[in-house]
Amino acid sequence: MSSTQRSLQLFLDMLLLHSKLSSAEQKIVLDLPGKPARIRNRVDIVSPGEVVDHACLVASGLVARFDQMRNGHRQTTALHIPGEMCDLHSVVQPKASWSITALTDASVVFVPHKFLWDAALRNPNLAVAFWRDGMAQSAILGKWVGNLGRKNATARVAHLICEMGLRNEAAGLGTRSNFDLPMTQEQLADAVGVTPVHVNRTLQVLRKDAGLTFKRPRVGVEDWTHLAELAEFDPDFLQLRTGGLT
Amino acid sequence: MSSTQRSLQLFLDMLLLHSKLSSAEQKIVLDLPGKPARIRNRVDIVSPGEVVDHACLVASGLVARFDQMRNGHRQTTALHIPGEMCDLHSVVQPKASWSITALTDASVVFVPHKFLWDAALRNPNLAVAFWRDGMAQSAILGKWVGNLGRKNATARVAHLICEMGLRNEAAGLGTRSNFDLPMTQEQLADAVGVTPVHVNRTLQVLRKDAGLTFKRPRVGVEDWTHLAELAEFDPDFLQLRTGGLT
DNA sequence: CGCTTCGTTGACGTCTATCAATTCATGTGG
DNA sequence: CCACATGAATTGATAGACGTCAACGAAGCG
Repeated sequence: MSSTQRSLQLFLDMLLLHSKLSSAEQKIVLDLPGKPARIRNRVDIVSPGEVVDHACLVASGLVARFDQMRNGHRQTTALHIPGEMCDLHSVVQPKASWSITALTDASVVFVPHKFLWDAALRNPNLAVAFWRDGMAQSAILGKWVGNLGRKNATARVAHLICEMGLRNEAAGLGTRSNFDLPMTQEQLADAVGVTPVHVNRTLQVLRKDAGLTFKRPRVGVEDWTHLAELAEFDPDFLQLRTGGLT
Repeated sequence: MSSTQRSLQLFLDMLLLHSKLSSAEQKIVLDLPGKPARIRNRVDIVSPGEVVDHACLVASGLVARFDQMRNGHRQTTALHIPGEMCDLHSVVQPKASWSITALTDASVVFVPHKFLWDAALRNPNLAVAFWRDGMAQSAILGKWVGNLGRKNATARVAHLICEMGLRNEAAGLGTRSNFDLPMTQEQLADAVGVTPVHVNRTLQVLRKDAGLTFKRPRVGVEDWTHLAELAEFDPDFLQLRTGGLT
């Protein structure tokens, strides 16, 4: 099994978390052609304004979407773990207004829009599955807006850790209280909208209060329930249990 | 022409801003059945956890999506002007994890999922258009994350006004520098993640610096370019000029 | 005319940013 | 194995943005 096939299997598994697909439809996903690539830490995969003709499936490592301000400050708007397409939406919106960057050395698979497009148009149910995937990511984004707008730094960091824990668990990449999150404190800061210094202080609180351990890249949580409590974390938005429609 | 038909026409126009649809496909949208309803100011249209079987098209008024914290604080995650479906995504994700509320007396049209579902499955190109619509809203959400995470209160308010101005203009509901935004300062505060008191002070700055006038419900902007400058506003994310694919 | 909602103002407290060291971990070459 | 370079984590002191509390003014309405 090639690495491309392995990644497509992960991607399919992720789709199946939300959507029901026939075996024919599943096969179409698994047979998508892709071009593997290795991306170095901190290298951009997509830049703002760029028009792409392929989507990017994460095979290993961590990939992030960013909004960048003129003063150089960055705000992460999405984090993508292996098995996720970090810009499936580019199929219907090929001009990016953000950048996508590798936060670690990463391997990815580029899947030409042409084939995704074809798959969607021939199989409405697949188009709907792609749509649903986009909406799942959008729900996460909505939750981030709530966090950034109305929670303090501690709760934001705690929320991010809860979210990434559940997402890793759902993807079969660890458990909610023990998983990889290969981010530096600076990258964490960009994700929760505070300074690196303040993230550091925040992590100290979480270590003391919720038994958090964070030795890059490994996150451990002794008292997950308490962490979720601090974060006011309600997993509903991830829609991980609900069987999809269709 | 009934009010339902008028609203569907607005909705179609909005879809056509991003997607190309055949006249047959356009007819399907225009022929969608819908049930008109009037919603009073501050009344919830959808509550968190609710499973809906219809989408809600805004015909008049302003409608918002909210994330609510346990201490009662609210964070708006989306604003919807007439012609927009405020939860088209509910077709593929019927269980809401947020609430949708009318910010003014509003009239809406409920469109049963059944018909949207049917339209999407029979017309992959429509499914793609719905998907693209979702991604357009998601791009806005991403921008909000950037604003909340990395800009000060003045820039956030300015950005929101620029955004709503362009959206109204694109929808044919005014110009970017003169349009209706029937929100109280408290509702504005919920949208930009600050306190009402601070929004008030922020508006005073914008009145002085950018010639903003805001006599509910009317917004006027004397120096739009300067306002956009203050907001670091780049309209790209709205994708208003690009002809869609397909 | 009193009631209610919204907008405005002032004083004060807290959270987070900023600036600048310092420590720690890791890896490389001698 | 040690000296040194590099990136990350940590700490302290200070400043600024925004929140909180409380009061007051303005406008619409029965």
